[in-house]
Amino acid sequence: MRKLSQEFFAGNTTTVARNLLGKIIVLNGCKARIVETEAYKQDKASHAVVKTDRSALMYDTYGNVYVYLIYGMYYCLNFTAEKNGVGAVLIRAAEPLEAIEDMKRRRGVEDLRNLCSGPGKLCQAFGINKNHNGLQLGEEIALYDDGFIIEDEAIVADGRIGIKEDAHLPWRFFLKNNVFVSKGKVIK
DNA sequence: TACTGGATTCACT
DNA sequence: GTGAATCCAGTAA
Repeated sequence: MRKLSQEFFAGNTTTVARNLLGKIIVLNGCKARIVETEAYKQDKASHAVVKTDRSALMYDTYGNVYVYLIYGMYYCLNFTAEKNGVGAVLIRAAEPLEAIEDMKRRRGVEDLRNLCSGPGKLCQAFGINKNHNGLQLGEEIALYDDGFIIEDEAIVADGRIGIKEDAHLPWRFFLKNNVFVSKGKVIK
């Protein structure tokens, strides 16, 4: 398994988001494969639209962990991107691989499909909080490429990228036989 | 200093 | 399908 370096995040945010699919994230002894990401560039929907104390990470770094609290209840895990620009990639969903019992305990659920099938869920399963904000890759958190090939990916909304297995199923995406189903939208 | 609303999730109907 | 939970960054004054 090859460990990803900071340079992995140096390029275009959308490209980084796509390349992150299938990669393995290791944190707090937990391991999972990323199956859905979302690219945030310097646009209206992004914190990066203006430089503030919070969004400064997206301006000043690439390959760093960017964690923030949403709705006062849930954390979202991002990685900053673009060496010569501004952006971040939100990790929206992952397939649990190791320390699944720990994830179940933190989440308070048994269903494997319900452990990491959302940005807030993923952070809860991994025990991610704002203390992880600003971490550099390789400190407590690491990403790996184990050679897994994405054969069928799809862009389902602006910058939102996942792995499509069956066009008749609603997203959220799934990998191999582990289904991550979400409400809403059908991919065609 | 006060107010507003959000890159979500879950329970309930 | 709908609404509540929850808190803090950003903004306006």
